[in-house]
Amino acid sequence: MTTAVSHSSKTQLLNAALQVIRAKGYAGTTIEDICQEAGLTKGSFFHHFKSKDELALSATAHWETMTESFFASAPYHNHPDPLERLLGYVDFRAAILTGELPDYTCLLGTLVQETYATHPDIRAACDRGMSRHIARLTPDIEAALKRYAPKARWRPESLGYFIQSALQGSFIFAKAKQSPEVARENLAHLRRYLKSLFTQSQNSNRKEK
Amino acid sequence: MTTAVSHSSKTQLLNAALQVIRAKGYAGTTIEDICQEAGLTKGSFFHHFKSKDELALSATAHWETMTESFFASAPYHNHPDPLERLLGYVDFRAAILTGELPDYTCLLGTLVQETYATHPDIRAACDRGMSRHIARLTPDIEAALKRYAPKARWRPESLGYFIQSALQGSFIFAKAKQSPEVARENLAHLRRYLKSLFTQSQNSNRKEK
DNA sequence: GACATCATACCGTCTAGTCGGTATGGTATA
DNA sequence: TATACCATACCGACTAGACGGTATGATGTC
Repeated sequence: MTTAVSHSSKTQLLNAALQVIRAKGYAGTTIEDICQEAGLTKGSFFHHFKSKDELALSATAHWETMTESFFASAPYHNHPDPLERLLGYVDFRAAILTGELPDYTCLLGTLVQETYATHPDIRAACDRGMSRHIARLTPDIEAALKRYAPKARWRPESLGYFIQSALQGSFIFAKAKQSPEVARENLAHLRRYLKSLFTQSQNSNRKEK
Repeated sequence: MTTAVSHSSKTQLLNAALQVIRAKGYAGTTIEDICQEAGLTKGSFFHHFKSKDELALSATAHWETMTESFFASAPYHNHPDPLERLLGYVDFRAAILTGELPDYTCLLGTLVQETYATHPDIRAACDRGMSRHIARLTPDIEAALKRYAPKARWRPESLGYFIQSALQGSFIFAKAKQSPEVARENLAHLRRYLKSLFTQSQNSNRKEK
């Protein structure tokens, strides 16, 4: 109980950080913004975190555990076919484009954009987190590759990065247009690309630079 | 002369802003950062700009004129075939991934990411700028569509947004990994997608394996 | 001399981080 | 059981410095 309460305070600060940073960016977020969102005060904040930067690192770790379990429990893993799992992932990403912008955009993409040159450790944490998420996709890509396009000449990880890049870019346009509509259309393109990649048995990659 | 000098001071501030903001983000950039980069002082800055926010707006306009003329003079426009022009654009984007990160990343994508919720006018300016850039691509997409895939069921603009999203996402990963390598591989995927889109004469959109 | 351009000094506010303090509850000792 | 002691969690006033913005004045140009 007491530990539960205390624990929930730290967790509340972390959850508040995820929301506020995704809305205002890292530098644009004040510690009091986060405290207010969490319903706590600075005294509590600095009891749990040594500094704002340490909070950012904790927030990336928190983000990773949250998203990891979120995607782990998603339904697309159940498809027996690896390509269907991949397409299921894309469809799942489209399906969760609901609510307000800070609800479906990516903390790590937002964070790394403004800290990459000034906060090496935060940059590295974002890199790790995003790459780890991609690594979860790679086995399915490899399996689909083996089964449907064994002659393809691109590395499986590169497709994972491409998918993530399309997503990250989609978030930027969602912010610019304040709507997930472009993101949805992008995912339709992405889906089309994946299908074309794995339906090219004879129409292989042979020619072209 | 005098106009030239004055103009060059203001321009230097704007160019400095493009560099520094792309490196540190908007909120992370101080006016003195920009002044130092430009070799000027705050007196000069506030002579030319009423506020930091006004600078941001001027910077987006400056960015637009710079990039517009930069891409207008790129060689890919000379191809007689619209698909070749599109692929030429993608190749051109790959070719300019040189130098330091702030040299090839996009100001508008960086800006909108951290201002969309707090600075409506900057958000709108970024939206306009990015959409305008895409609009320059649309005629070629439309022409390629008409010629090579008349039965396609996606809107031409949506492909422009997809291309830009892949680019914006690529910049995020370039920052995370401090290298344009992922961006290059992404552009290879993008190129492959474009070719598949416009080589589907018999293999139309409905085809399934 | 009028105006534009820029520098320097300065001001007020905002914010990360500090610090002294309170509340709560667990544990040991008697 | 009662009391002393201590650890953890939290509060909120405060500080030092950074930063956006202003005021004033110097310099040059027409």
